[in-house]
Amino acid sequence: MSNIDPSVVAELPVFREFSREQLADILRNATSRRYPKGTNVFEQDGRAQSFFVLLHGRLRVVKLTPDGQQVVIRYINPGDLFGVAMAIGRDTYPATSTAVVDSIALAWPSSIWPDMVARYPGLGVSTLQTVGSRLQDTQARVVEMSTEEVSRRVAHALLRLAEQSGRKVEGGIEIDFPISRQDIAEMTGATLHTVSRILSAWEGEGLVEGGRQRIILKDSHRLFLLAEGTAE
Amino acid sequence: MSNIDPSVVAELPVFREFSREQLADILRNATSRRYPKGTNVFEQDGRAQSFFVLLHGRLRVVKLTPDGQQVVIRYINPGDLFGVAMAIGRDTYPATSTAVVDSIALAWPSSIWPDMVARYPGLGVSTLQTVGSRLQDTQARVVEMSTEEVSRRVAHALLRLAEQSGRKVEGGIEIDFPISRQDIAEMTGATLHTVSRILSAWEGEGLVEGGRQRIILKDSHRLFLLAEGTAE
DNA sequence: GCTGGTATTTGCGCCAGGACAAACGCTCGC
DNA sequence: GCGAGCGTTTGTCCTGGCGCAAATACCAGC
Repeated sequence: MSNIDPSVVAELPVFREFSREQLADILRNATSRRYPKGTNVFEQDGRAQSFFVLLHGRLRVVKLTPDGQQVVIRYINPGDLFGVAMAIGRDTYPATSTAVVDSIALAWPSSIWPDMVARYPGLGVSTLQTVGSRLQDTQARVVEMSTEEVSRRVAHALLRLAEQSGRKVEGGIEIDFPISRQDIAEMTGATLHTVSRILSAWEGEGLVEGGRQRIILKDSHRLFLLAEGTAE
Repeated sequence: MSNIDPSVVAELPVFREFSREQLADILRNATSRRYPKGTNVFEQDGRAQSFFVLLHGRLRVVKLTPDGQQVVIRYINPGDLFGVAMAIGRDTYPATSTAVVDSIALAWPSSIWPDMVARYPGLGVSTLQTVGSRLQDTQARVVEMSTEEVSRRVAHALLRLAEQSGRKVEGGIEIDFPISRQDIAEMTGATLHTVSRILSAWEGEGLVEGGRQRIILKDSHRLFLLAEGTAE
């Protein structure tokens, strides 16, 4: 079906446990696909024809409400397994995922999922853990939204982004993909305007540094205190 | 270890797929436990020694924030598999679960989980689907909290409760376990006071009927319209 | 180097819903 | 049957953050 270099993927946590031969077998059914910035990997309510592992790039997963509002569900990082709708008993994708930078993903046809887990039970185990930790994260987010005011939620969001996708630069940590104030608003359940105000204030205090679709955390420690509600 | 009548559990979705013998094998390691109203089945951050299936009763799962606020994560209904912390790679429970009425659950030691899924792969599959649908629900809740005002969230919460645990009574559907205004507040990310005001208003319009820890939906259709934002 | 489009900032008014407070009324235990 | 405690209702005040609006800054493509 395609020839994918096993050495590229052997290091990924999802595949770590498999032998050279098993890996080759698994990759036999995979295709490698390029997703230029701005294109969708899959769409909400679309037939769940494939599941994926992200090799390069970054995807934003968004849910659209009936009245057109958007909520960012999460960002997908290299190495992440995603689009496992079939595995959790759905036949459509529950959200839309879009490449925020040029990205490359491996895709398998959903139909082979049952065979694959049957043959490689470890895959089922690690998928369960993946989905489980996503559940934890989402529940944590519910708790946050129920109990914290917007500024603390924004601080939490930034710290999480920095942890997953932070790149060290002089004087701070930069989120290493383009992310707008609007995106952060949609992650935290706030409005663009409120987020902008908060970030402006923080920039004035030297906590962060902003730019067009760019954010640098200059003082993550103080941000952490803000997030925990210890400071201010 | 214990003798549990297989016929009681054979009908549960979790076990539906298993044969008489397999079921007996699975139940060999289970113990049946009673949890009087108000007692905890497990506690947040406690060692995840067991996983469970609820046979009778109702449990409320709550997360406690560092500063003492509570958020209701979900209610557990008879037949539900729960406490699968170990399966999703945790060794402590992420929340506290409390019996809201006298309840009975089957418990298995977490340590046998790996063996059990190895022996009965269907268990892994159905657990993955359970966790997956819980993830869906939680994500839907995030979307709600991000985009809907309190009254719509309360309407959604009531409809969901009615669907899972509604009992038909004359003139409506009653939530068939004790649930306070405070509980609903903790499910929707609102305050007790706001919820009480909303329910009072609805009672005035004949939408619901309240009582001490009791709620009857008298006009679910109109509630549904409210929840969807169509009415008002 | 312009220019159009997009992202961001900022001001202002307003209101949903939280905080605080007090009174009320079931229910359950004695 | 009575009392106490908990759950609920309702009032008043206040504010965080949203809605609307406009100005500004930045980037990319021509």
